[in-house]
Order: sequence, then C-alpha cells, then structure tokens
Amino acid sequence: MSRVLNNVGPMKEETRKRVLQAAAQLGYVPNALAQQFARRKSGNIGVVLPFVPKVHLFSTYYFSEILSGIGETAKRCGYDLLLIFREPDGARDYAKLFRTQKIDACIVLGSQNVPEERAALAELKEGGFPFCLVNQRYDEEQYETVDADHFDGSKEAVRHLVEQGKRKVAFVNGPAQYSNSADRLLGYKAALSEASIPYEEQLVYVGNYSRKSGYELAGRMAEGIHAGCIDAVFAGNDRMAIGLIQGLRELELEAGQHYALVGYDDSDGSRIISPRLSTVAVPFYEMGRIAAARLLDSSSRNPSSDTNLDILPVSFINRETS
Amino acid sequence: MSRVLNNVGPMKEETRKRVLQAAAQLGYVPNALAQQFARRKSGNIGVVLPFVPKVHLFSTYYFSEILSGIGETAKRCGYDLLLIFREPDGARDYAKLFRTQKIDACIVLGSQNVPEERAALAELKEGGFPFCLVNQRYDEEQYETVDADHFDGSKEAVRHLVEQGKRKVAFVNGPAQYSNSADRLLGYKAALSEASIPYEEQLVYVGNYSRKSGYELAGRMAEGIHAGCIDAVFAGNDRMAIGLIQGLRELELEAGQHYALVGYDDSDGSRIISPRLSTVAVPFYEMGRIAAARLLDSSSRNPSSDTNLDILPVSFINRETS
DNA sequence: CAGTTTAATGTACACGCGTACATTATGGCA
DNA sequence: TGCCATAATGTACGCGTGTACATTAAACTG
Repeated sequence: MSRVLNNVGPMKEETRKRVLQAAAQLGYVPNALAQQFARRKSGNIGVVLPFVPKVHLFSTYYFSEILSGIGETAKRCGYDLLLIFREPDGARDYAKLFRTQKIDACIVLGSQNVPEERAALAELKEGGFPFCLVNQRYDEEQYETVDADHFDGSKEAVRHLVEQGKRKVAFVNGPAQYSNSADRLLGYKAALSEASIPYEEQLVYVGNYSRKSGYELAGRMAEGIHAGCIDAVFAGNDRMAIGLIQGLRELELEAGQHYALVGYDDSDGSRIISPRLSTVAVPFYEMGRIAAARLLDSSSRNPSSDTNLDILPVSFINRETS
Repeated sequence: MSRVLNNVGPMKEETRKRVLQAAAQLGYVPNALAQQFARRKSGNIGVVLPFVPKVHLFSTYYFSEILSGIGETAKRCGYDLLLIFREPDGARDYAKLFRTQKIDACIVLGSQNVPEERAALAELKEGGFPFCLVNQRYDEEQYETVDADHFDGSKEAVRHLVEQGKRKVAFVNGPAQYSNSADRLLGYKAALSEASIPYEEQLVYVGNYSRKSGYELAGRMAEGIHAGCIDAVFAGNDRMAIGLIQGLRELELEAGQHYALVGYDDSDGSRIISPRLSTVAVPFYEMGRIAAARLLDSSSRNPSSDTNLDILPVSFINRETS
C-alpha cells in the first residue's frame, strides 16, 4: 500500500506493521519508474559539465570537489545525480531536460558568458525551472548563484606580493567569459591601487586556465623578468601557474627566487610542484553543497536571506613561491 | 503519435511529416518519465563511485578519465549517467538499483575485494543484472570486467630499472584488496626473476595509494637507501611515488639521483613533479568507453570474442626519475 | 443511545506513453 | 470486377504508482 510507505494519512500501527511485513515477505520493492511517473518528479538533479574530449584540459580537481559536494547534499535530500555532458557543438538545450522531466533541478558547472549559454539560461529562468550556477555570475540577470570571493582572494594574493616588496606584479588571467576572471582583474587592480602602484595594461596576460597556456606565456614573461619589468606574478589558477613555473624553469628562471608567484585554487598540483606554490584556497566542496541545498533543501532556505547569490570566502595560503 | 517518433511500423511519408509538424507547432516534447515507465527502462546507466568524504583522498585523475569514457559511450547509445556514491557504512545494495528500475546497467568503479563487495556483486550476477567492473578482477567469479595489463606494466617498469643497472629495487604496493596490487606484485617478481635477481620480501612496502602513505614510507625507505639495500623504487601509483619523492627530499635524497623511481598511472602529477616522474600510462578513458560499450552497445558485442574480460595494454613512459 | 466527528481503510482513476490488435485504405493480379 | 495481401491508421489497454474520494469503523458528546 502506497500509504504506509509514504506515511501519508492516519493509520493504525498494527495495520502499518502488517503491510510492512507482507511487503518484506513478498520481497516487494517499489518501482522507481512508476513512482516518478505518478509523482511527476524524476528525483534527479542534473549536473551540467563542460564538454571535455580530452579530460586533461580541464581541472579535474575543481569539478571533483564540486561534484562531491553536490552529491553529499543530493543524497541527504533523497535525490540522484544525473550527469550531463555539455554538447560539443554548442547546443545546450538545458530546458528540454526539464520539459522531458528528466531532471527536477539543475546545477550548471563551468558556465561561460557566451551568447548560446546566456540564451539557454534565460530560457530556464523563463520557464521557471529551478537551477543554480556555481562559480559564475551574471550580474545583470539575478540567477541563483553560488560563487567565491575571487575579488578578495585576488586582492589578498596581490597584496601579499606587494607586502613582500614586489612592485611589478604581472597578472595571468583566464578568459573573459568567466566572471571570476573579471573578479580577479578587479582584485588585482584594487591591491595595486591600495599600494599606490599604477596599473599597467601590458602586465596583464591572458591564458585559458590550462597548464599549457601558462607554459606558453613563459617566453614573453621571461623577457619582462630579465628586463626588470616583472618581479612577481599572480596567476588566475594553479594550472597556469604550474605551467609558468615549468616554462620559466626551462629559461633558467626559478619561482620564489627570480620572481615571486601566487596561484589560485589550492589544487593538488600546488602541493606537488616544487617549490610549493603559494595559492588561494577556494571552498569548492562547500560551494557544491550549498548550490544543491539551495535547490533541494527547503529547510535550508532561510527566509531572512532572500538573496539569490552566495559568495563564499577564500583564503590565501602562503607557501614557497612568494 | 508514438509511432512516428519511434519509427515503428510502416507509415506514409506524408503522414509522418504532418505529425511531426503538428508536434512542433504544439511544442510537444515526449515525457521521459512516461516513456521510461511504459518501456520499463530507465535509460540510465549507474556508475558506482567510492565514498569520498574528503575527495583529496582518491585519485581524481583516475575517476575523471574513466567517467569521461563512460560518458562518451553512454551519450552515443542514448543513455544517461546516474552517479551513485557508495555508502560510507559498507552498505552496498547495488541490486536494489536494478529492482527499483533506477538503472538498466551498472559500472562499478573502485571495487575492492572485501566480503560485502563480493556479496553485492554475487547478488547482481545472481539476479542477472548487467554490470561491469573496471580495473578490478575477481578471477574466480567470471564477471564482466575491463582491466589493464598491470602485470605487464609493472614488469616493464621494473625491467627498465634493472636495465639501468639497478639490482635492489624496492616496491611500494597498494592494498591487497585490489587485484591490480596483486598483478603488480607478480609483474615485479617476474621482472626480477627475469634478471636473476632474488626476490626479497623486505623490499616490498605497502601504502594505500595516497600521497600521504608514500610520504610516510620515506623514513623507512631512506634507511634502506643509505644502507645500500635499495637503489631503485617502483611505486604502485603516481600519488605514492610523489609522496615518496617529497618525503625523501626532506631527508636529502633525490629521485633520479640517489635512487631511481618509477610510478604508475601517468597522472597529471607525474608531469608536474620535478624531476618528472617515469611512469606507466594506463588507458583509463578507453577502459571507461569499453566498459560502457560492453553493457550498452550491442553492435560492439563481437560474437567471436565471447570473453568477458578485456585487458588493455599499458605503456611505460621514461622520464627523469629513472 | 442516537448523532456527530474523526480515524482508518477501501476503491477507482489518472499519469502519458508503447504496443498489440482491430480496422480500414491501397494496390496487385487474374 | 472481385479477391487477397499488405500498407496504413485507429483504438484500447496495460504499465505500477499516488491520491482524491467514498466508505466503514471507532470514538466522543450530550
């Protein structure tokens, strides 16, 4: 009987036990498909991941952490995780997943501010489908978002470099379609301004958050270091920082010696590279947990904080490269 | 009309078009829940992942690669990926996922040869539920399995060390509940035997595949190196090798200089650490692809190869530590 | 004890698709 | 034209739950 299982309506304790025992004896298990169909809920929360033909290209650390956080909350709320790899050809019909009832809610990871993505998200909002972005803001759109304070993290990182006496801090940023890239640039500028160091555009480099892109910037950066135009580097993530270390090492330039360096993410790699990389720790796991709770856990929806944007604090970690 | 959509039975081209157009005009989207219910297929393939309270503890590289491979095949076959985090308390009722129809097939990652796991897998087999193991064999049980040739990989790795003139090769193995640990031990022994080097039990150390466990073995190993009982180390995975490098470095012992070292997995870390780690590349992505194809892609089921065990080749990669 | 409320249980139907079967249109053939 | 085979379409029911509503049992009230 559906009622004892779902504990709906009043019932005699004895009946309840009788039904439960009969179910156990018959080896009854509810059919999830029929339940989902009758309830018109899939019980799934979709997690959109960037398309990754070569998985090496993206930070497995970053996604693993967030995914684990989402998983924890989902399990607690009785939901399952449906993995959705974004299409390579730019087709991102997130709304269809809702219309076909495959998912009840959705968390979008690695979202980029490009036209197709904006359209897809706008369609979700239009349709009233519950979704949440992680680590990407669209300030003009008021979407549910869980972000980290990359402005502050970057400011702290650069401030640290300045406090070490560095005055010529280069910045290796990521692509502009990520809001965290913009945040870091602002933090970088703020820290410089705070120290009355003029901002110089030619000290800002752009990679794509891959190790390779950091590696490939080493040549240009080496010139600056040799010329005395650069005495420190702040990289937008650890992977680029690590690429940079490796590229500059081939040019006889050592991090923490010929130049100071701070990365970002506190990834595994930052503890593996030597010298150990100073970096900024981001609570990715926590961000995943919160994003899922926002969507699933009504009890955690605090009516007083009716904001749709969470910005979690980050923390600078001083190691050997700065 | 269900028939035009599923292309079943004969129909006039004109009717077909008419129906399609009407559907488009009405904005019709099939309800996946109802489809699944009517077809009695969820269209989901479950992927069981180890429980990871602290995700740092397991190799994100390893799982990300396999997961991506599974995802590729699943998408190609029209299946979705349902993530299943194994319960922390040892409860692993995989069969229930089938009975409730949540999944149509299942891939078990990080499977360990322990009683609860064996029972859970036996129950799956008993129930006739399609599942596949990746990177873990149960030789006595004839389960569908995709593994890599860790015997050969280990033999190659140790052979390489021997060819460098090393005669006292220590081995840092992982826990015995993983078949690949046993495979590596066999490969290690085979390579020694090939070179007429007697096997010495005290040269075999055991960690748990974490970086920390490698780090913690450094003390004991340093004694052996100083005493001349060890001139090379073969580690069962890169993470332990990296931990070892870091631990031994603190004791003034450098990989590739005071001792030769070979890791295993060809993970990102092996390219990040310096000196760059010699290692063994494992086609994890491919293993995921094949495992999923085994379960989903009937066209790939080659009748001539009716074996239920795939063992993929691995390849030694020589870098700076050996 | 009848009347009234409330607890407990029985019952029937809807959910939206797939599909087996019934029915009707079409074409080939002599 | 009549007959049959086959193509094409119409139709009704089943899938296994959840749930609204009907029905019956119990409890309470004056």
